[in-house]
Amino acid sequence: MKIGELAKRSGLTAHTLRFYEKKQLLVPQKSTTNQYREYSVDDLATAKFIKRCKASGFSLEDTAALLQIKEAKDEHTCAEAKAITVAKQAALEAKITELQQMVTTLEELATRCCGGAESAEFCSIIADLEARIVEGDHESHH
Amino acid sequence: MKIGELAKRSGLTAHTLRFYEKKQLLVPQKSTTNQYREYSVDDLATAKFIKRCKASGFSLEDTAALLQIKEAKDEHTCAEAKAITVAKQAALEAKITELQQMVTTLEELATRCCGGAESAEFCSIIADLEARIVEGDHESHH
DNA sequence: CTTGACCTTAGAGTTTACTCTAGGGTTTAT
DNA sequence: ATAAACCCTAGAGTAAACTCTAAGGTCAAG
Repeated sequence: MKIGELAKRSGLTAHTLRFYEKKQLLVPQKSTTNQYREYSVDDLATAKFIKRCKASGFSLEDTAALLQIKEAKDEHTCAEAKAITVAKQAALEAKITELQQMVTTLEELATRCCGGAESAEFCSIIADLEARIVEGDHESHH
Repeated sequence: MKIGELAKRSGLTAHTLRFYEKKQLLVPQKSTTNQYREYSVDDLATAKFIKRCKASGFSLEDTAALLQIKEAKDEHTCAEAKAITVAKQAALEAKITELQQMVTTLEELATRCCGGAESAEFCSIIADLEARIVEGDHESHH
C-alpha cells in the first residue's frame, strides 16, 4: 500500500511515517518505477507496534530498541525487553513524583488565595512566591 | 552587583540570567562606562521569584505574567494570579494522569515478563506490544 | 486530457528552556 | 604590567518528536 493508506490504517500521518523512516524505525520498499514508498502488511503491523510503544510512554529511542528485539527475537532476550520497560517505568514514576510535588505547592498557593477581584496588593500567591513556601530555595537564608 | 555575583546569590547561571533578560523577565540596568549589567537587590529578589515559579511548575510564560502582577500589584487582581495557578495545577494533574496510565501499562508489561536470559521468542512484552493491551488502538479491529 | 488527489525530496520551522561558542573588551590582584 | 578572572555580543546548538513548506512528479476519474 502507499503511504496515504498506511497513514489511514495506522492512525499516523504520512509526515510522521516519513519521519519514522528517517529515524530508521520503519523503512518500506520503494517502487522502482516511481519511487513511491510501498508498505507491506508487516509494515502496518510495525506502524501499530510503534504507536503502542508511544502510548506506553516509550521514547523513539526505546522504541527502536524494542523493534530490534521484535525483528530478531532469537537474537535477543526477555531480560533486554524487561530492562527497557522497567527503566521507563522508573523514569515515569520519578517524573510523576516531581509533578506531584509541584501540584502540592500549587494547591497550597491556590487554596490560600481568595481569588477575588481585589487588587493583588495582598495576594498570597504573589507574596508566597516572593518569599516563602516553595522548596529548593537554599540560598534565601544567607 | 555584576552578573557573576547575582548568579552565585540566586543559584542561576550567568548564561541563564542573560537568557531571562532576552525573555524580558529580568532586565537590569547597564553601566554607562563598560556596558556591564548592574543588578540591584530588587533584581536578586526577582531572580529568586523566577526560581520559585520554576520550582512550582510554572512555565516562563506563566512566570512573566506573575512577574507583571508582582511588579504592579495595584493594577492586577488576586483572580488573575489564582487563574494562572489553578490552570497550571489542572494541566499538571492532567499530565500526571496521562503518565500514570502509562506506568500502569508498563507495570503490566513488566510483571508478565519473566525477564530472564531466554530468547525473546516468547517474550510477553514484545507479544503484547505486537497486538494487545495498550489503549488507543482503535484501528486494530477493522 | 485535464483536474484534483496523491506522491516525491530536501530542508526549515515548532516548542521550551536553556547552554554554549567565538571573538573580543575590562577588572582585579600580584 | 601582566595574567587570571570576569564581562560583553550575536548567534548557533541541544533535546524530542514531530510538522510544515516549496517545488515538482504521478495517478485516477470523467
